Amino acid sequence: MSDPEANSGLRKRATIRDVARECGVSVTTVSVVLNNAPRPVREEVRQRVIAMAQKLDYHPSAVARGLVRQRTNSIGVLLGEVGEGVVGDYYAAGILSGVISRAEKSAFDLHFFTTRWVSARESAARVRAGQPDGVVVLAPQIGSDMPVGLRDVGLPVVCISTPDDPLAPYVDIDNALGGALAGGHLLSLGHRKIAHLCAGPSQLSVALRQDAFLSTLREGGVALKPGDIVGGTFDRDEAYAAAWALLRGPDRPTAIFATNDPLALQALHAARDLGIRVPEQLSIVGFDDFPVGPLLNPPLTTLRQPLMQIGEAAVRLLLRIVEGRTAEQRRLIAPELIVRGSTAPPRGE
Amino acid sequence: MSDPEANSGLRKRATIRDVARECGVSVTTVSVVLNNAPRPVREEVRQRVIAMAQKLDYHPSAVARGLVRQRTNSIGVLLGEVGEGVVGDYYAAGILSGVISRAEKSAFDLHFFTTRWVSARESAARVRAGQPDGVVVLAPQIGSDMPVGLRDVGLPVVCISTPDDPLAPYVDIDNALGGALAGGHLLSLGHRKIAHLCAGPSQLSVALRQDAFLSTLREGGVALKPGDIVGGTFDRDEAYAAAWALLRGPDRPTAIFATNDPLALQALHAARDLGIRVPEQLSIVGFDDFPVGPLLNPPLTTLRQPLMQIGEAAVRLLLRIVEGRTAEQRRLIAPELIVRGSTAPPRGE
DNA sequence: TGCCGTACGGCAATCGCTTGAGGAGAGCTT
DNA sequence: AAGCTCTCCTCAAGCGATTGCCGTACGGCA
Repeated sequence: MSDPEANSGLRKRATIRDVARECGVSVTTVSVVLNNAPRPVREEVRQRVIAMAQKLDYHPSAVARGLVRQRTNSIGVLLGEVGEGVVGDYYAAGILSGVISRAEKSAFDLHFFTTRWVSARESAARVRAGQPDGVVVLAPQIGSDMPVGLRDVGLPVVCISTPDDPLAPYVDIDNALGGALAGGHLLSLGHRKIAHLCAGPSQLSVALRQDAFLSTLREGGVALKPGDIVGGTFDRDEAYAAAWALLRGPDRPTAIFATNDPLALQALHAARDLGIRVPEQLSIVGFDDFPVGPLLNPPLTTLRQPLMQIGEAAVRLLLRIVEGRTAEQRRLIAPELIVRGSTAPPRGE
Repeated sequence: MSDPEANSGLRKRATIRDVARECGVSVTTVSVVLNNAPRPVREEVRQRVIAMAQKLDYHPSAVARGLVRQRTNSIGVLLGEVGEGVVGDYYAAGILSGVISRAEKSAFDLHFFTTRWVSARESAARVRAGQPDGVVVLAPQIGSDMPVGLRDVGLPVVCISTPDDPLAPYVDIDNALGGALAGGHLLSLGHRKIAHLCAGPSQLSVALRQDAFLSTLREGGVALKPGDIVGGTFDRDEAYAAAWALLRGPDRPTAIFATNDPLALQALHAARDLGIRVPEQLSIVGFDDFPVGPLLNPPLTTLRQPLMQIGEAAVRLLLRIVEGRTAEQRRLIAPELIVRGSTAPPRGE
């Protein structure tokens, strides 16, 4: 309260000049000390500077430093999908959580770009103008020019989920393995009439899951007809409707593999509404292992996707690229089959 | 590809100087044109500058501009709770989603601070060094010095959820109303033996819900004993254990109000494991209306909390404060009672 | 013809920091 | 005693924008 400017309500930020003046040294010296630059500084001076910086609550302006260093110590985050509320789903939230956690370890902040992506030329330049040191793109859609666009302006990019750009480094769950595990599980239980409730065609990851699932079944002697593959949407209501129609139709399957847990939930829901007992009359396999899975009735069999870990891996990879250490360019993380109550051998009735 | 520097892999970013040179005008003019500054510029020149800026993909460096303007057009986001994976929960994700959506509308980016909060003095200065124009604090704990600390360094702050700092502007669901609605609902169904499964004492919002709930019951002639209030944790397993013990104990309640949906889910889970039928033998009310609620068996009666809307309101309030327009300092959003299958009149057995 | 106002645009300072280059002593050689 | 090498600092030039201030040129008015 002895501060003459205290009445302004906000203490004015101390600058490096203030520290220098109070210490009777040049700003250079302050900068050198505070950055631990490899230059000789008398120990006594060093201590004085540090003490004064602390006393004045001095922290170098990230903006000014960013300008001269051309490095902001922040990583950009872009949402690949458009539409509102996208981060509100559990998938994005889980990933983001991992991203944050890993970024913290390297003292990087996150720069969340909110402006909608319009085109590679326009938007990429705009992102570059924000000067993040690297960018994480969350679940780019098939055909998206985000990865290429960003790379073209010189920004290190890592995608989370599999992009269709073959050059883009990425981290994702091993979708193929997941699909195969799901297929294998159902086959081993003895199912032969199997259906697939799939999400939209906009994500390559979804397609990979499906392909592996189908080919595993095929190897097991089970071939799906086109009508056995339903959905094709991320929308809840549409998915419900698709599941409902599937289960009401002739030739009802004894098992359904859903692209992700939310869809599996809709299948479960539809089954319940139709009076079809799970798992006695219908087995359901999800993908994600969202926290509600075990609490459902019956608890959901699913493929666990360690979201935190994926987010962390993405940042780790990105930072390695930023620092110029060439690294492996993609990272697939193995899903784990979690068998719970929603799957069982089919019962001939 | 005619660019001589194309081989470097990354086109060098064009600066305002490049645009100026190519146009044969001064940087001042370019700046004036691109910022639509109130200064006369010949129309022909204006067009030439704009065209050239477009041709060169020029976007002014946000960093440089931030330095001179002392305004970054970004809003900071801080997590009030510590611990990993905090953003991974549905609550935070939903809020964040609203924050993003609203920030986009005003062309603000989000600056997500990852560094852990250690103390008002140290951390607030650090945040201020990042130079966000304002800060949103997500769910500060009781006793947290985040709101005060940030305010003390002159940063506009808005809390999401109710802070205990009486001066901090905030946006939250109307917890008291929610608690009252829950109490009223159970009373009106005829319940007299009621329990409360509450979350940790770290959040004021939780306490407010509880207080209103209890006083509503009291006014209805129902007084809870200390043993009827269990939990006191956000932890899943502990909550499950608490619910389990409560339901196994003598004098089992006919209804439970849980602080939030995740806890309600645990109660549901415990009831199921104990063979207690919901809602015949036990009614359960949650708080949040997470998307799984309607899919549970039975679907969960709960109080809807419009997360997106809360996040949006927070940003709107913050921006108004940033712009100096004094505004209302707090905003309570009314929850909505969603009656579903998990509540019913008690059945005397 | 002389003066002034207006339209147009450039100069240069500045934001807060980093960093290459250089300068002043002190101590050691020869 | 001159020359050299260290050690420890300071100078000053940027980084890429914005913006107050000023200089021209031109047209109108008395």
